[in-house]
Amino acid sequence: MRVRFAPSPTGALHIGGARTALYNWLMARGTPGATFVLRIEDTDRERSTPENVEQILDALRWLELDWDEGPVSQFERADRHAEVLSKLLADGRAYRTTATADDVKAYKAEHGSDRGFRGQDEGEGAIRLRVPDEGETAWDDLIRGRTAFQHVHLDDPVIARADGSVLYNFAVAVDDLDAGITDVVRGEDHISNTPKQLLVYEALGAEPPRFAHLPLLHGPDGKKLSKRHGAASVQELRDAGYLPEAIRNYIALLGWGAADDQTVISTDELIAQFDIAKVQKNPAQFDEKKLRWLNGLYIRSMTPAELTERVEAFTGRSGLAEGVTISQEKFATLAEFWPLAGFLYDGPTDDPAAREKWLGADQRANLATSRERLAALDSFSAEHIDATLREQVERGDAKPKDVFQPLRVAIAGAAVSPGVFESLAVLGREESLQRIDIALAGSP
RNA sequence: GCCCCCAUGGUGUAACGGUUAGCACGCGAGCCUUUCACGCUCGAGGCAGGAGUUCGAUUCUCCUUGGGGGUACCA
Repeated sequence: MRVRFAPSPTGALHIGGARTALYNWLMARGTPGATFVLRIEDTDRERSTPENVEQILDALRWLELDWDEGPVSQFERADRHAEVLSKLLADGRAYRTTATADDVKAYKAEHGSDRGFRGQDEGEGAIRLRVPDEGETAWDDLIRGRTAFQHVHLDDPVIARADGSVLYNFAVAVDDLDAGITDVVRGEDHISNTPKQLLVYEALGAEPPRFAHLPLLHGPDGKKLSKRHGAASVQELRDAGYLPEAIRNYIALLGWGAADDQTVISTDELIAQFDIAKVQKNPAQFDEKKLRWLNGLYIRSMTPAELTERVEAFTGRSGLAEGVTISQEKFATLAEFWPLAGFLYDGPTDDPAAREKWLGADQRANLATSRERLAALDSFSAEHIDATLREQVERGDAKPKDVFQPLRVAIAGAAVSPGVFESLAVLGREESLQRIDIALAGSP
């Protein structure tokens, strides 16, 4: 088996594209001896810049979807395309015509919509493939079953421009054929391209690959997923602090479900269980909330050491182990760590509302008492801090939060943070007391 | 306009034609609790509509409605 992922390099790897890549990859990795081929499919030189191509590769690498061959660019194959073109011309399977899109429209207006455009060989102009008048072109789609297009509804497709440069529908077919691709898995926006490509195979007397057309991904409004739905590319997801393994897990489930309806599935299990034939036919909506939940689950299941490594790579900071350890179950994406625990390293954040609510004149008494108790502690461990502050609560008949919240705001600057005892212990006695003193000295 | 496709709660999905239609996210309530989370318990919410086939349709067929894709000398 040889499967390929052939994105058009428009700059970013769309989530739908990422899912297509993942499904291809899962098929290849789940089949012994299979090869996963990467090819850049774009006949437009403007768009196919090295930067754009590199962005796609970068996103795939980040998702940890490795490939066995490629990437091959279509432009490297111009000679081969020209060769196939002249063969088709010589065989009478294609012809040159100056007919334009307007001519096609006029032709249909004249002959009715149930008659596809058929041109005459004029010896110049663009090259069109001859479509038979009768019959149909059909294939057995791995996902949607038998799919057929009547030839009478098909116009003779242009396969090369007048200048000789090839068009997508011709190029993919030739490239897939030469690469020995056995399975083509792509979005259903390619369905109507399939008969054209099949006709190229047919004209060449070649055996076509199997096709599987995935339903498209929609945004929360039911429309095609795009920029205005927030994160729509894997680059954006990465920047938002999602983990590649969580993304793989989540997007695998967008249109496909494991036999036992499992929600949390490791990549190894995915490889073992994934079955392209079980993919849903209807479009799925991308739901970032569920991704976030799943991401949090993956974050919580990591060892503190692993998670620290991820957080440090994401934030570009080091020495975060203690902060990560005490806040592991409180953040769901890597990006959420710093707003939550950054105060441990860069000083208290500034939340005026929190200060106003918890550091008023009447709360300072509790804070002052806490300061004395903390200063008197032999060991500044979370355990000892816990013990002495709870003792303060009991003795002073204060509510727990009247003791803990002012302290939290004093050291963190915000009303939300990891546990106070743990946070104090991470900060250490000196830093903690200093922050408390500043809070006590602040204006009411 | 024409061609093609799709249809289980808000979302993703499960269910040999026979189930009180299951699971997960989200949502609501409660428990836990120093904040926020996590965790646990409970709850609300669905087979788009109509015919037909059948002893029996979420499941098969047709129609309607709704949604999507394509319709380039783009990919």
